[in-house]
Amino acid sequence: SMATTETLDSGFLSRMALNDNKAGMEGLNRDKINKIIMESSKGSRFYENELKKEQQVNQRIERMMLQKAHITEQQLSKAQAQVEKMTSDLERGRDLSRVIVHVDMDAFYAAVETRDCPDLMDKPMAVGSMSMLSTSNYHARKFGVRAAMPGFIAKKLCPNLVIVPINFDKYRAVSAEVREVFADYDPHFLPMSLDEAYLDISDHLEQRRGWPEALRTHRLHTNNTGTARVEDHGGLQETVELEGLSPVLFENSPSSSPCLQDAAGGEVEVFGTCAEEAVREMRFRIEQKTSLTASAGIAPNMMLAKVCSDKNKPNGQYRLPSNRQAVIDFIQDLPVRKISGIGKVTEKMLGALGITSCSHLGQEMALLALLFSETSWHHFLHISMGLGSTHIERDGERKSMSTERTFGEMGALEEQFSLCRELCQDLAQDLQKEALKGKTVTLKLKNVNFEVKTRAWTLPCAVATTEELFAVAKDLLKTEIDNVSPQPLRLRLMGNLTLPSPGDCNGFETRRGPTSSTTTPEGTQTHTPKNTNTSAETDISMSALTASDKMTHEPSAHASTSSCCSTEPESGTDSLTCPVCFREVNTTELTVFNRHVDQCLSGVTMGQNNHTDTELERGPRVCEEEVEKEITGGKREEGPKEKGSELLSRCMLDSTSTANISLSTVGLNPVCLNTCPNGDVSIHRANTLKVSSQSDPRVRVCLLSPGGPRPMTTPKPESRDHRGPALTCPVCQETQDTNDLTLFNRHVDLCLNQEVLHEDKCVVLQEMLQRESKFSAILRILPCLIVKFSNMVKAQGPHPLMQYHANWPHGGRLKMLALKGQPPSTLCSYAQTL
DNA sequence: GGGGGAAGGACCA
DNA sequence: TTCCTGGTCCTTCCCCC
Repeated sequence: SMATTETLDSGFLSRMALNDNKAGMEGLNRDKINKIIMESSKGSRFYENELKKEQQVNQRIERMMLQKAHITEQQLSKAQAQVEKMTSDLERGRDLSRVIVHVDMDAFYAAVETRDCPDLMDKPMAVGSMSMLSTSNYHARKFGVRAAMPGFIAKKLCPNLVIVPINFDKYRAVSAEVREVFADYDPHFLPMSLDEAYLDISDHLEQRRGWPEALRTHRLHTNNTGTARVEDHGGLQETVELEGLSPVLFENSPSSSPCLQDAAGGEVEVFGTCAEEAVREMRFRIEQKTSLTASAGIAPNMMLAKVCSDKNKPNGQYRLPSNRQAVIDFIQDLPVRKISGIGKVTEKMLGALGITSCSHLGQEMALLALLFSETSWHHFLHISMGLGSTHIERDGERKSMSTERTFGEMGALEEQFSLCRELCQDLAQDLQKEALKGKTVTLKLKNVNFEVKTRAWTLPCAVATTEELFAVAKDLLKTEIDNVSPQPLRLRLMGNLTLPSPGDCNGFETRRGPTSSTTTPEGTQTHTPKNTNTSAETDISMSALTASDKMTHEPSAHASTSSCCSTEPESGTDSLTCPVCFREVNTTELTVFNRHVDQCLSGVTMGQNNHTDTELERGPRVCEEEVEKEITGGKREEGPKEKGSELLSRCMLDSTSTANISLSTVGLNPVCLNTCPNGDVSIHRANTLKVSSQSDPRVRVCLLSPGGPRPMTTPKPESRDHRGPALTCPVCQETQDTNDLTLFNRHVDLCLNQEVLHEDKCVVLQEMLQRESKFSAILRILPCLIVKFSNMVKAQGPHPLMQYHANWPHGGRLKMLALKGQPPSTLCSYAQTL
């Protein structure tokens, strides 16, 4: 009955147009409202981004239509048979025995604010800010003002709109009161948000049938003001009747039964025993308790109950009888958009196939089975048959936890890093509140053009502290910054997320455990100062991270991780080899050793900008000085000789990197060079690092890769121009006479394959590994290890060494070896413990 | 082909 | 001047086995 957006203006954005499928938004002047929305948005970065997204949806639809055109009769009838089989299976399992209720508070946040400030009652108002509204009252909805609309646009639609700032604590408190009522009808109710819940009242109804009237009688309290409310079970409490001041926001639903007088002269209401009466009673009690109204839907499953609760909104309820025909009839003319889970994109895709109602959905199921994924069409089939969950599952394990913030444009590096750290801290606090840890750290960035990026890193162990999170997040952030440099990253949002990931540690885990740390009553983490589990590995890795980051190293920060991924402490060694300078530090005292590593690392100065030649020289010198102080009688290590350095010379550096310390290998992460005494490092042919090992057999160069793999980027035309037409192969070092990336990549692939398959290279490495058991050396000199090698290394020990792939700046990928789950910056410290 | 990780999106309140 | 936040689930791609 309503005009679809496509029939309006041709250049119209369906994603931006008013969404009037919410209650209280019928019969509005859509065209006029949409015109105002468009005028306020046009030309903004947000609008441009929406335009882009809409084009992507259109392309998706085009692809789908193309696919549809190629479907044969045969395919269709085969799919039809499949659909029919599935339909009859589902029909057999149809369960109409449960009574599911979906309760939804009416304009919740707005209603709470109105209750507490009755002056707002007859004014159009919304809760939120100038940049975003959370909800609006029904008066404001008449102007087209609705949730998820920015306040400044709402103000244009309705200049008299009152915007009340959001007050979560208050809504949480009210929500708790409402939930107390829910619990009386279903102790296992499922809250979906502060204002919404599903209940299974089947058991309650069973009992209720035998209840005497007294248990179904509830006193009617009249509030004297909006704020002074009376407890539901207040007993003999006297209430003053002041009819005119009642803050009731919505008229009672028509089904209200007349009030009776009880013995004490107060008004009471008696409720029946059927489902509708029970739900009416529940809504009555919610209103008595909070002065807020709720709407409800009663149906045989959750999907239908949700649709029903919207039917008589606000302050109403709807019951769909528990018989198959009623369900089928109900679903027939229902617009697909009404179903929870079908949003604007799915609606548009289905619309392109001529499907707008649920009956269409059923008719076209064979087609949908061919065009959509299995999960998608199964979902559609359930909807078209009116099926949904019949039992409410509570307490599902939490899957992730995140925190994000939007701010004015931010381009300064220090600001970005400190915000990142702040977010890590907030997240760590939230994690602590629930005593949880996570294995995957995700950084979310939104730039000023509203483009969203997420970058994730999965660790072998679950982590939870600020330092642990930041160690990973800052790596991810740095990689992004480097990726757009020399332009700054212009951000408008940053977020931080931890996710579980299936594995040994079982992802998101609680911290409480027999061996792990404990949580004090105050909620602060405590650790045994010297956990016996703390292996050299964990200590070293943390010291590397913190030192490189110039952060203070709290010994407790990672003690808990060792319970998960600890390895046996190395036995029989009375010295440890520094992963940075390659010298043996003649101590088993980890504190001493870590101090040495820290100093070595700070000498290296990881990836900082604006380092000069002199700093390049100073770094190692500092290192050496410290070494002299630390080590007494430490013997020098024999490193790999010519063969190793030959391989090293194959590392290619990014010509765009200007700093001498922070060079980058092509397709890899920024690499720091650490020259040990007498090293000869020179930049060879614009972007190739050349190391000569003639003067000294010791290993002299250490490549540290502080970032995660480079993210996928679309080739930037300007940077290609900088590069010039010639591309140099990182493997054979020969300049290729092509600017065509496909051709060039093919060449590199060929080169790499030859490299991989070249037998004596394998043998050399294998020998080195066996003879010297110096994985560290290999890791450093070969940031681009290849499949065959990584497999070989993997097979050697318990450590999850693996190959991973880094992106070539202009597309394509390079293969690289690292420890599974570790950012490359931790490479050297882990390598040490091998 | 299936499984798993990473990135991106759809969708929800 | 100003278009959120915090969650879940799904899809797509790529790799490994």
